[in-house]
Amino acid sequence: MTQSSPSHHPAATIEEHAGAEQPRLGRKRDHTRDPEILDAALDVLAETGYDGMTIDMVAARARAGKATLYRRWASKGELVVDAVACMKSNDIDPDNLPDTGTLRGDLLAMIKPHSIEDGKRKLQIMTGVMSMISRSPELVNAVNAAIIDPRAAANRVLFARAIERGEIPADCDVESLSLISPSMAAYRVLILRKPVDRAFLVNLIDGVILPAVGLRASK
Amino acid sequence: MTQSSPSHHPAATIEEHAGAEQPRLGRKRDHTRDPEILDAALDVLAETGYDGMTIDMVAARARAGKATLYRRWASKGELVVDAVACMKSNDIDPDNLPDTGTLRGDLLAMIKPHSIEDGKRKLQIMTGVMSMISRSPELVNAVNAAIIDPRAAANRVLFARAIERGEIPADCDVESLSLISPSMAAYRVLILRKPVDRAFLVNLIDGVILPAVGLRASK
DNA sequence: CATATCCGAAACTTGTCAGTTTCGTATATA
DNA sequence: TATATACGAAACTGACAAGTTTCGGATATG
Repeated sequence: MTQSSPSHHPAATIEEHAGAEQPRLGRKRDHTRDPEILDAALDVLAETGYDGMTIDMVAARARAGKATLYRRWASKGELVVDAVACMKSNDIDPDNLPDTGTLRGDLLAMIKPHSIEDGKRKLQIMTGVMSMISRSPELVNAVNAAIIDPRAAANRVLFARAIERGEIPADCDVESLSLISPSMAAYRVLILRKPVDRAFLVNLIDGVILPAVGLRASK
Repeated sequence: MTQSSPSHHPAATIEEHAGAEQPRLGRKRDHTRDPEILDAALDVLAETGYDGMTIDMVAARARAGKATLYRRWASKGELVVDAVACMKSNDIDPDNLPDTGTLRGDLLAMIKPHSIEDGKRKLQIMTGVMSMISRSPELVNAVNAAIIDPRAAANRVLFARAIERGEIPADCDVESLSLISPSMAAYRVLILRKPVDRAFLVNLIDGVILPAVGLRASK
């Protein structure tokens, strides 16, 4: 992959490769279709997985021709990496995290039907991509940046705030703690095949995370 | 899959299906080859994943003919399920768990170079099998029984003992706690692509698990 | 308005792989 | 010893999917 940032349109299309795009002759490529195609790819990915996914499925769902896809991405693999990298997350706004005054309040405030649904879809996509992930470091990065990091980063902020206000000890292992819920949620969906619902998350907070930082669940 | 127990030879071969094996004419099937074939399948699985694995690879590695494999398993899928189900775990002996007198001692005693290596291989196999797991409930069960449960079960025992001797509160969430290290180890390997080494595990025990049950890492 | 590129649709090429069959040989029952 | 099956090796079949090309039509530049 190039070092270009994954903006909301594809990172690595074909002829942009040679730097500046000189004005070409003929009809211009309709880049408004890019997000539709990438969304279609994510849908198919979530439903059938990487290996079950065919370019025809994606093209059909996006109401596009196969040639159109291959004009923009050199291969199925690059399409998938780009789709994951450009995936938008609706569940977390890092500039507007909950601030209820208590760690427990903040953690609970992160649980919304909305974010549960979004998390479910993300984990489905992750499942679909797992077989490919071993062969593509780029995909690892894309998955981490799009799916994992946002949630872990949010947790880090919440723990840091709790330390600031003296609610929890300053020497607690923020890094590990921030990864507990993403880890166990992923594990639960990917391997246990059980739902990540509110009850599960609340239980995790009150049974593991809060006790681990020396807080009792009570109130 | 049948309800027969996954013994050290395949659970569901072809003609055993009709109950008792009537003495047949001709050369007998050499069942001593079964484990070799299944081991070969696990090797290929760990290296290339389910979709990258071909029957020819397995046959070649086992120095067997493809027909021999298909005489014993009806399909690639059944072979893989059986291979996972019959996977032997060298890392944990459930009848001989460590008993050092403290929870921390027991948990640390579970960390052996040996079991780290074994866990690595198991997680590689799990990675390889992830793409298929969404379509095969049997495979989910096999993976859980072979890879997950043994470790979680061992943890459950250690926590139960700690409760018995009054080291930790009786009302702590043993179920969630027992899944922390399997979850976070799987997550670390599968998604973070970082190694699960001794340092990681010790850090998890002292930074999360023990604090969560009200014990400090000290001593 | 000529040319070059885009579009969606569909035909086409090519490689791969699951699963089957065949062959020469080995080993069991009757 | 005749028959039935197992064995490894290898040829074969059939399906499917990645990637390419072609087509008639749309849209841009010069």
